[in-house]
Amino acid sequence: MPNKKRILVTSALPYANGPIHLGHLAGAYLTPDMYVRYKRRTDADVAFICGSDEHGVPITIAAEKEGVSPQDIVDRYHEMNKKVFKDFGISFNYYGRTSSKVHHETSQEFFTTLYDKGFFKKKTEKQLYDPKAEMFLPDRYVKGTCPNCGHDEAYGDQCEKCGSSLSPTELINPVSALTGEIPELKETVHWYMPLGKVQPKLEKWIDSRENWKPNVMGQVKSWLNDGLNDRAATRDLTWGVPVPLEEAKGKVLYVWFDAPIGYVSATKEWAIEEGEPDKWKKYWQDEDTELYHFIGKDNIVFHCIMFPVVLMEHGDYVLPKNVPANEFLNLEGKKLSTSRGWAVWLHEYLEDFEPDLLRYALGTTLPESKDSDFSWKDFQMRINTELADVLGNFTNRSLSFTSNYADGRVPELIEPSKVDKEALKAIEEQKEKITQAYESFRFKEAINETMNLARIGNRYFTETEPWKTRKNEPIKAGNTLYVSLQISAALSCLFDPVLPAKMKQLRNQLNLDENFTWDDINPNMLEAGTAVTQGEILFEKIEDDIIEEQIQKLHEKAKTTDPSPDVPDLKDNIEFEDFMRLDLRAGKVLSAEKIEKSNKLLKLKIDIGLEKRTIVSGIAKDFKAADLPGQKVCVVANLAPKKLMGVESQGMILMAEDSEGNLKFVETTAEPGSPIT
RNA sequence: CGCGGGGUGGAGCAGCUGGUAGCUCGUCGGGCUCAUAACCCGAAGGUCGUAGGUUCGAAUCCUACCCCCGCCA
Repeated sequence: MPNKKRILVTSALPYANGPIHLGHLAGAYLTPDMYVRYKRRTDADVAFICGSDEHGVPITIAAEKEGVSPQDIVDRYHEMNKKVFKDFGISFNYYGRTSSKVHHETSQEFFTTLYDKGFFKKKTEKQLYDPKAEMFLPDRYVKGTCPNCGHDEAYGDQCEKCGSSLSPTELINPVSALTGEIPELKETVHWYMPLGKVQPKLEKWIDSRENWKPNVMGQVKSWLNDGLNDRAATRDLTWGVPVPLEEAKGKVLYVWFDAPIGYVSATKEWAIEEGEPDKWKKYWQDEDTELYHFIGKDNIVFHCIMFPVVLMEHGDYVLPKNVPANEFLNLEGKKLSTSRGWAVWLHEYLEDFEPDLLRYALGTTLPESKDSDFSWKDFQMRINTELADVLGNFTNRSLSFTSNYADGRVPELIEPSKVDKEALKAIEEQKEKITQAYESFRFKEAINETMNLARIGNRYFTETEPWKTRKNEPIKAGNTLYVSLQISAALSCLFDPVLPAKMKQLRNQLNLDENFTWDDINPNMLEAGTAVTQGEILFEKIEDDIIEEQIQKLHEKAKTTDPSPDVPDLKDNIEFEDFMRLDLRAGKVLSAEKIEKSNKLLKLKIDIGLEKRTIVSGIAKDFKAADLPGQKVCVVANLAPKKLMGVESQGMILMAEDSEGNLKFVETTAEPGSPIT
């Protein structure tokens, strides 16, 4: 097949430290699956590749917490996620993993090639070192006080409380998360990718891309406008792919460097499995291949900037033709959060419902151009009013009428009326619209246009009134059935990318060939005389109590996995000197006012004896500004000032927070200015 | 000027390379009875957050402002 179009589709590698939830699915897995299911029916040669991303610090941290090896963690989630994707009908050709031998070799080969070309910039720098554990600490392994918000559990790369991104050396009082030791600065060597240097080349390539989604292109352009910085490709860690250099003992490739190469190694493993070990090359190295990366918006920078640079500099590989990134999905109006238990896990969904139902509901709510919301009520409504009432009922009424009044066979089309012809024509018109939508990655539209064909079918069936014509004009009734069954047949194929299991069932009822191609979809797929069976109802309605149960389950889960249960765990010990560095003072509130645009922040004037301070405090939800003057408080007086919502805060007021999240003042009867020790 | 995302009929959304405002659901009225109390038809309902500007013409482009949501000692 020389002229067959070759398409390589990848889905973002899910991180193997937890199960898959709705957000993942909507972001990076359902849409490419619909796309490849559509493409496989065309004359394209498609490979759909994914796998587990098994390196990176969060996995080693999780392993330590549980007292098991990182391999144990990734083994667990790799198997779990692989299974759940399969159960859900995500039709990967191969689901690999980055801890595999092939992947280690492949990513090392990438590094070596770039190294030999003199691409990397070697840099010596000072990094925090844990003398007790005898190792350099990755950013995530350093904890300390956030210089921006004072949160004392901030990580070396980011403060999760205020969201600011940090570097480990910025932390106040850094400690090693491994041993609790105070880390020391020590020299280490790393290899950097000089992104600034290749930026012009990259920009030229970006500018040559066509039909990229505005949200993706906008993001990329803004990165380029800010100017690209060098990015380290190596880390001082033990878990990962070893850097293939003699002088780099004890170092591994940085996870974002090796992870996307996982697409390549998974394709290699697939080729081996298929018995054609060299087959991967035509997907990755033949310029006729169209490469598409499907990802969530958090991954845009890696897939549109970093990885293309790696591929470009390596020289042997094709670059992505498009990166159709999705935005984020919310759940019941709130952001999905693994740590707060606010998520619908796919493996739990599958215990209660069939995959196709969620595929449809999610597919109609995809966050294609902006964040969108999934709710159980909406899920129920879409299943009941669209899948069951419109689609399921249409095929059912066509089939049941056929078996009751036409011997269960497709009647002949005899002297079709204008209405009959128009309905048949609608099949081709809708097919064209649907095809266009898939080709331009507009999946919501594709689904909607497919459902419209069922709506057209219902209208046609009602208009032609076969229950009347069958009595005196049997030919007309036969024509109605003929057309309705053809529409059903077309639907069973056009909806196949979205509802693979259900449409297979429908094709079965219609006696249609499973090996149809997209080209086969036409207004005469069923020959007259073909036997059809009414079969089981395709979509049962979902009752209210079932949905209530799911909503309740979600809220209960969220409660039990609240990260701050009754009493939070004690923090690590600090030295007496650390404590003495704090200057706590008794104070009194002089005045308080709400900060506009903020629903949590109050601006307070506090008398701390020596002077009067302005302090911004996030207590507006618990206290009214008018009640506060006169309130005695404890103040952290030597906290570095920090601007919040444009107001400089010169200290912090001590508060106690109970398990419900209510705030209480830590009170003192001492005079303002009294030191608290 | 803190950062980010938004404001389109009751709800959820599309339209946003400018040319009489659309879809799904809901509501109301009618029809039909083949079908999963399903289906079909019709109606009500929006000055497209506000005010200016560009234009023959703006939901769509520009400016200012307001409001909502998330982050926030």
